[in-house]
Amino acid sequence: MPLTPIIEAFVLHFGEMGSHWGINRTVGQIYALLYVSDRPLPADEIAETLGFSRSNVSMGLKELQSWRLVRLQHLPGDRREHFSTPDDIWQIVRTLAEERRRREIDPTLTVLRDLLMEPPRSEADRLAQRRLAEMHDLIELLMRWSEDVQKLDNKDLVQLLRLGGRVVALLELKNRLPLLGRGKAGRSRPETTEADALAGADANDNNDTDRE
Amino acid sequence: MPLTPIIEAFVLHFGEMGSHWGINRTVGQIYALLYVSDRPLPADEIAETLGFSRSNVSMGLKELQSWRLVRLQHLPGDRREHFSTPDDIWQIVRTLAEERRRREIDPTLTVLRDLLMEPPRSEADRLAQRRLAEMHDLIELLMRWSEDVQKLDNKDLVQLLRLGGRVVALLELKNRLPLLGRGKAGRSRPETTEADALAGADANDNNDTDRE
DNA sequence: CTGAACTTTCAGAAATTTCTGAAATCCAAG
DNA sequence: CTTGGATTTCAGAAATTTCTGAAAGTTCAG
Repeated sequence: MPLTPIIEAFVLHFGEMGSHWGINRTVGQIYALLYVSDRPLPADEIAETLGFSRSNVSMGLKELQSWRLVRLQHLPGDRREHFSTPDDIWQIVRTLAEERRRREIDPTLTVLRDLLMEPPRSEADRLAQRRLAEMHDLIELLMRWSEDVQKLDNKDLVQLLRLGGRVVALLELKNRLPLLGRGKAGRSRPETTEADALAGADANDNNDTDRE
Repeated sequence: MPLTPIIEAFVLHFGEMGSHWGINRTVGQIYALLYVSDRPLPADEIAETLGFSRSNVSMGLKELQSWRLVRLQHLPGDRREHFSTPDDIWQIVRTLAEERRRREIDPTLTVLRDLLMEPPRSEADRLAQRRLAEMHDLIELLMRWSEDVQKLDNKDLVQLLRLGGRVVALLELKNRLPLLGRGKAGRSRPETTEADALAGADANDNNDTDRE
């Protein structure tokens, strides 16, 4: 892997980015290199290209494997292990989202639930628990959504994203057509009622409501 | 701020979480404390409660202010500055998303664009640029979407999230009703055609297509 | 002005994280 | 088995990040 100026710049930036997101520089650079490489690379070639020690690369690859972000494969006539990233970039995003959920979000939800089960010992506790409940519900909602959307195929996903905020128009349309409700029991606006708690009583346009 | 067991557990967990997301433990803990506090807190009280030096808290608050995540206010009869988080948790999410975009995503897009302008000097460059373009387009699509969705009011946002993957049903409905196209020129399926590039030619159900 | 109350800055200490080379381990071909 | 290339492990070194106390800066009531 010759490391042209273009590739080098990308690798360096990606490594830097990684460190802002809780991923160490080395791991970020390794991933970036694999991402733009035209073929699977063996560890020693990565080490040489990026100027890291062989053992450091081994650690990095182990980390990436534990995130299921790289795939290991053997090439015929070469005993070394070669590493590559998926071709489909959406697959990469899906994997990343899944792993972050599994490793960080789920344990957080568990902690929040545990703390919400605890009997409050003071007024401060009672208020704190109300805040924790808000956070719990928000995270759970976002995660359910992302799990769900993640299952869409690429085409639907892209179409949905391209639609952006105009999706509300569809929501309104749906709300105006009771027949299109959630199928089973023909309630006319099934989500809205349940949504109110989290949305807050005063759900005005993009309100900057702060305490004060 | 007495720091009950419940609040302490939350603060500690949040600090830990922070360090997985590129935020330092101290800053995470400070934010967590402010988040569950029933009133704005002055810096020295935060320092005492969490057991940090006053100067460390000062740094942390400065950081949080630069992210626009805390609000400074003066209470009558007290010269000290008091800090608090917004009441509306969705507002917190919006701010966080905005700042991350501004600080990390936008510069990344700029780097990617710059590298895409560069004339390729080899076949490796050409392939790398193809990959960079994919990443650029994906990030841009996600960011446009999030900017857009961020403008929705809380109620619409929650409704949208609750809908989850069932939103495809709406998409299909829309695609079947040409009249509902993007308003101006009545093209029947305006997004789909443009979406194809990023979605990949073979947009099958949740395909695990990897190289190999 | 002055000085008390509060806040920020910053150089170095402390803690944490990352990185390395050497040694141990693994594993397939012979 | 044994051999040798390939990989992993791990203890300590190096680098980075975080944290602190002391000093400087700011603000405002009197």
